[in-house]
Amino acid sequence: MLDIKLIRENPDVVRQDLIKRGEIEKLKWIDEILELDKKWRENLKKINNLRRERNKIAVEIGKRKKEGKPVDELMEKSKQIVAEIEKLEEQIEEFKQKIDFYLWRLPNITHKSVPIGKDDTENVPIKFWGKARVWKGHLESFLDQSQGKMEYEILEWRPKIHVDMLEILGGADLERAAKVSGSRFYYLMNELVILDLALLRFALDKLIDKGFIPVIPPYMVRRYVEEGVTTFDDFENVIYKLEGEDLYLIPTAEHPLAGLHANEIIDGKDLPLLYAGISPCFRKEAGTAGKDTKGIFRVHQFHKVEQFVYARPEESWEWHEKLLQNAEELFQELGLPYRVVNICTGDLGYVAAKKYDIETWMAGQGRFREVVSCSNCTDWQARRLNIRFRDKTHEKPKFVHTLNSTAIATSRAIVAILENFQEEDGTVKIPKVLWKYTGFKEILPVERKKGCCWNQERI
RNA sequence: GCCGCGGUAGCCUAGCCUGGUAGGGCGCCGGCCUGCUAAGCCGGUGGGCGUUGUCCCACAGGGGUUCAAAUCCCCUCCGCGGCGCCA
Repeated sequence: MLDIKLIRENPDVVRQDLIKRGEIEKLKWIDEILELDKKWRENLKKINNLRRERNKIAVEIGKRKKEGKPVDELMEKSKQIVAEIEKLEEQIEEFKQKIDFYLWRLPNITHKSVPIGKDDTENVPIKFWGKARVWKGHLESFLDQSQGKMEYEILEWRPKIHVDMLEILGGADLERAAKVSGSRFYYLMNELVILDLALLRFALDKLIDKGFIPVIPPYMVRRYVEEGVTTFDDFENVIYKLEGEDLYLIPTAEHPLAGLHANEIIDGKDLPLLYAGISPCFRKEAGTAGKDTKGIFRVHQFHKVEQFVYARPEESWEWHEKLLQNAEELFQELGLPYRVVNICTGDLGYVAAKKYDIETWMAGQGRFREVVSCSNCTDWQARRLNIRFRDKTHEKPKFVHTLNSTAIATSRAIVAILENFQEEDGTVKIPKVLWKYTGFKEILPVERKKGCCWNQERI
């Protein structure tokens, strides 16, 4: 949410950013807000004066009653004033609600480095890391996607997409999941269960080393928390609601972690607060019909370790870079080749002022796909959730900045591992950093093993 | 789920019965005093801005009664205690 004062005092800053975002139809909202705000303040002035009158009279009545003097005419006058106040209060409430309606639906102000673009095709790659394994049939497309700035090795044989690998490895049962729960659900099985847990623990340990507090948050939150962290569109498109209760299944640990300090004033010396949330994530994926319908890339539930930071405003951009770096380190240690993209205005969403995605190369699909999303939400969430800080108790509290970034989302990391680390015979090599968590170094095709984690080199 | 007791500023608390517009303490900021520090004393320390006021709002949230509500009534939320149920 934006500060009404920003709109009041610098409406052109807000207008220019709406233009940058291509939200032209919302420009008239600014004019309406300014108009309503003016009326609201005029009305408030009148109400305040009337209230002062009423208060004076009420005190006078009290005095006179004690003295045994008549109060009838004062009572009459007071009643008149109260009736007038009530009339004005109705109006002011209407103005306030309209102002709030707009305020709660305006996007965050973007950082100056956010590129202008219509959709995800105009995100700007800013960094490439690692050596990609590229099937010769994908080479031309790869060179285009990597802008020739990335190392690669040519494969003569064609790596399989993760959907096929799941079948070969006996790693998931998607058909039965569809029977039981519907499409985009899965029974994850055998070694992939261990791999899922290993990835989580790997990410968590890394973040604990960096001073993050590990947290298992509530998996359901109240509506005011969701309203605080996200846009109203998300209620339709991504968030599951529990019937008959004011509870929503979290689409990410970001949400309960943002709610953690709602309505609090944080002691400045405790900032930055670093949290590593670990949770399942539930997403409706409405409006994505036809996209990634097979496999576990885009699913209704998955596990994720999430970085969440409450930072001082003047330090938040530094933290944004650090969160990205933490996520990059994880993928570097896994040995997964990736690029970082700076998300353009058309793909940014309303909450973040700036967002980076990490996209790993998917050798089977021949595309870079999103595995990490790293956002600085500045004070947009903090204002909605009323999260403030101050250094000295006599100071006026200021809003904190909130940041969040994926560390590892297991479903997507597993897809990347299956596509990039498969051998021609169907074996999948496990990254060395995970061995101590998995207890095995590779996953064999189902016909070459007798059961989960059998016939493999144990550590 | 039932019963009881609570929720007042960053923290602790008075006021509630009996309605008259929130008082004290800690902490913090400034000043006075003083070789220095501490103590002590004085002032400030929730939100609003339109006129910075002898102003308005604010006592978990919402509604009601009243000229007037922290106070009385109703609903919701949260916390604590007891009972019940339970992995």
